[in-house]
Amino acid sequence: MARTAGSDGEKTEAAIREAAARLIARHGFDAVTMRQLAAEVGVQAAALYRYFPAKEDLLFRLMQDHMRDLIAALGENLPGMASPTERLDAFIANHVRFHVERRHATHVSNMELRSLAPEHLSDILRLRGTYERELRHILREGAEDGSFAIEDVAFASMAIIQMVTGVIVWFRPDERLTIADVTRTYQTMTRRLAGAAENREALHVPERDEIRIW
Amino acid sequence: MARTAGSDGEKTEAAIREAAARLIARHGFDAVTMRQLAAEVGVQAAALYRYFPAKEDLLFRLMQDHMRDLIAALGENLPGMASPTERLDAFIANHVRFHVERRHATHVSNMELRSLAPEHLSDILRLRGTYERELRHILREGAEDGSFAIEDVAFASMAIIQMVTGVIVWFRPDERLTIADVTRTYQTMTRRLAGAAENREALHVPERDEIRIW
DNA sequence: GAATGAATTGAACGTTTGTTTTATTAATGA
DNA sequence: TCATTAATAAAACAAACGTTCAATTCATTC
Repeated sequence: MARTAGSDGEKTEAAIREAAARLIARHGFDAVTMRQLAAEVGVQAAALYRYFPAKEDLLFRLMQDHMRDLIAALGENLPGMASPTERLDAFIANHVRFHVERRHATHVSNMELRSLAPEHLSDILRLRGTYERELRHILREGAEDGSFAIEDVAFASMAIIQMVTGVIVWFRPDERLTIADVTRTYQTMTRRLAGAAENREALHVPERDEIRIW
Repeated sequence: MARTAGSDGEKTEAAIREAAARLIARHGFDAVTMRQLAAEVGVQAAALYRYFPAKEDLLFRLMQDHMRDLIAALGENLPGMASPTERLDAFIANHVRFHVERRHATHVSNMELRSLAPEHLSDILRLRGTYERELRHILREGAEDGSFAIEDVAFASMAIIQMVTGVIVWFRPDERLTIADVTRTYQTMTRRLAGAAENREALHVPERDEIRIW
């Protein structure tokens, strides 16, 4: 047999990308076979090679697009002329929203670096560096103008990114907890962690009734 | 051929475990082959089956031992009669030290859950739950007695664990930064994040010269 | 409505995989 | 010293892997 009715290259490629992100996030890159991926899309394994020259290349392009989109989203959402504290809040908000909305791709980008070919790996690491540099820039400015109390900017940057990226591990939006809720809490935690000035003067201490325990 | 000179079951098993943790941490469980692992140990692949009935079982036993040791270490290092803040510090110190000292096994336990058989997975998740419950217990007590300012104990617990576990991603002990340095900084961050009482009164704001930027 | 190109199939390729079996040697204990 | 057992090697297994290729059909254009 051959070409099936209604087939369309663009749709197929998009379906491959979506299914690949989902399957790789769940099972890991090595554990996902080309036949399994093809079955999920509804084609034969050979059809995948019309869109991606090799399995590893598919992974690379998933990650590359994801990192580029993440950086682009930050560029749109990070106000240039705001205070370090406001910019930190904006960074966290962008990070949380992007990671929750694109959970599968984020998982892949975070977990499958080791499956990349060396030249592809350096490409992704460069993009990641660009992103993290933005956070360090905010923290450094805040440390210098007294907005934050940070001894080691690179260390704090690592800690913050690790903490907030963790949102994809446990959070699923539902009626009990929205993205806005989660964002607000991470912003509070991040400000505290950075020793933000406002927290030094008046830190909100909740009443007993406000303490929520799952 | 057959048994080689100087061969010893206990040594071989220990060598398998060590090599497996290292290789799986680096390449991922699926990517590591039994032949590769055997070559690393210096035996034939068939010899591995004298110690572990299957590849997946090897992974499970690595994780199980690791989680049990982690919980045991916490039990030894967590003072029962101290304040929530002191207990939180002790939790962080134990977590950092254990994770840095056993980086490979930690990586495996954090990354390879999906490669476990369902019945093994639930076993590991149960152990992980036991460990995390200790942190939630500390946070809840601190929130109730006013030591901490935490609205959502489970959320804060997640954030803290994600943040501190991240130490294995970037940190290698060297002359510039010791385990003690890293532990101290994570303790400070965690206290701030939890809104610990001492930080509310007098938060150390470093002078310009103290600000270190890599 | 025939010609052309895009999209896909089905079968096959050579490797590699986890695992099993059988045979053989080193260490151990009486 | 001799039997026993622990530890390993070597070879083989079927299954599954990523990938290639020729054949075939749908969609489009003239």
